[in-house]
Amino acid sequence: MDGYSRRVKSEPLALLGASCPTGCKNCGLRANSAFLSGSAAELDAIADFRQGTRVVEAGATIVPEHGTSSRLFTLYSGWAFRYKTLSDGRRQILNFLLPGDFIGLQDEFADGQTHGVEAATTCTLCVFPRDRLWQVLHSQPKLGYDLTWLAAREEKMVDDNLVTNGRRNAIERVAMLLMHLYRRAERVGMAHKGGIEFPFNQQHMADALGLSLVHTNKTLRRLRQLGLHSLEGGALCILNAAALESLGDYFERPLRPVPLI
Amino acid sequence: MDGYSRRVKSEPLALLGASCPTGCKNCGLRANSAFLSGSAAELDAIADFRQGTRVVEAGATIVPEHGTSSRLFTLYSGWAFRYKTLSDGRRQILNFLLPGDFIGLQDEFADGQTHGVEAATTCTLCVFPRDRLWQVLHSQPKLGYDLTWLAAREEKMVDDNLVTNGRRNAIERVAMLLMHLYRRAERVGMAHKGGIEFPFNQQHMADALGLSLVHTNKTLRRLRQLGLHSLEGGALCILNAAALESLGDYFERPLRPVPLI
DNA sequence: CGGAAATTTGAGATCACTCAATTGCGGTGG
DNA sequence: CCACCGCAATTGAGTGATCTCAAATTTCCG
Repeated sequence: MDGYSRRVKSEPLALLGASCPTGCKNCGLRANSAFLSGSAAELDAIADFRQGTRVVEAGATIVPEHGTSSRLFTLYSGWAFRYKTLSDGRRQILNFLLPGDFIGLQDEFADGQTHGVEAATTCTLCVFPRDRLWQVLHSQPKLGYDLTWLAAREEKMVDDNLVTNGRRNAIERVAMLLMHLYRRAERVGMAHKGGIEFPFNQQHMADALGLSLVHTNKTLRRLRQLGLHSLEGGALCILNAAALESLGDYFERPLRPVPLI
Repeated sequence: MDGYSRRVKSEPLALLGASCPTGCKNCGLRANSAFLSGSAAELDAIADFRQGTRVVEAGATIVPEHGTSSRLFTLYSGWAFRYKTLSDGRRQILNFLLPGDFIGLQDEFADGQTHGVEAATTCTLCVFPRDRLWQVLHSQPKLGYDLTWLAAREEKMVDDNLVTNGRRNAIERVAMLLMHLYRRAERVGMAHKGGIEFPFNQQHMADALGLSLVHTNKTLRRLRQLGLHSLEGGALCILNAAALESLGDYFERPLRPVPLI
């Protein structure tokens, strides 16, 4: 067992999305076909709800693990992740966050216990005041539906990670993680020439997979030597998707566009 | 690695809640202080949404793992659990369900992939037609807020299980599971004389904890011999809560009442 | 050219797994 | 009432995947 957190101050890496435009109607992210377009009324409600934007550096805390944040966020650009830490420092990464992911929802209903969110690259965030959430949902019920959708979608992501941590062996875990991250990034338009920006180090991967750093390293090497992927210079390329999918028992599925708030 | 599913037809055990009354206004479950009372308008909306009740036996499938259900449920009485199975049969229990838990939400937004729900005891369920969900949320935005709350709460439960599977060792896992299930059951009034109905066999526990059946058995024995709990005749008693909490690094927190739909 | 962090490698230790057999218990048929 | 069966719980023994420890190497930056 490993997972002892080692604080990492990784480098800001090239960003794919620039900063968020002033109005939600021109939201660069929403132009992506991975997201639902949303009615004018919804866009107005979201624009009105939005307090502003915020940029945080790689390695910065977006939501502290203990204590509540009075803000909610939508990740506009960059990579982040949610995590939890046991009292002796063992850390588990719960899931990774990509543009379009909503942040801070669970805290709204938290009873103390919670999780932290950390930026893995420089991140741009849309900021919303938590105390207006109910008011907004009340005036625009569709956003409540969308929010539930996003919450359910994130839960399914955690479900998958739980299966990985509970039932897959090391090589299956790594294969599954690589495919999962690649597919998600690709979906929001972050893939270029068959590769994606990959800002995570092996400690991150170990913490997400429930493996030790050393064993993660050795497993990664096996996959690399088999020619299934390449991971260098902060970029991940999938060289043999079929093999990785098969190893991880994790296959691509058609995905519907999801709401964006 | 174990987790190969072994089909279990466990015995129907004594139920705590009887069947659901005809109207939601007299809902026996809502009388419990663990749940918010809800306004008259909400209760009317829920009563109108509800299609009827359904009773399923222990071991029956409530939601099939593959394929969509056209119904949503609230568990009214009994124990159930959500699970996922890998293609070679390894099974992971994602979380356990108790009265008040909403079932089937994720499927609403599923893209194929999904999970199954199985009754562990005889279960009474309130049944809702999935295709009216949006209409109901539209007319009663508060229910959208509540549904998001329930989804976020369930996600936090899965988060905890993920930490357990990823970062705790065997004895910590078992200690944590026993305390978790006891506390949850106690909260909805299922504790009697310091014990709760415990319909799960060791295979269930192993599948929830990411351990093999044999190792789960041996770990359980260690805890029993330490005098921390007793588990016989389908009943779980916590004999040394402080020790179990400390072992599992899992402590009780004050919990707010949660919505009931 | 340092120096810190990340990656890599080797080696031995362990926890958890698999295999296999036994025990205990409730139900069933004779 | 007892032999028998099926299933869950136990136990023992050996194996193996993963962990821990420790050190070398590489990469990245100032």
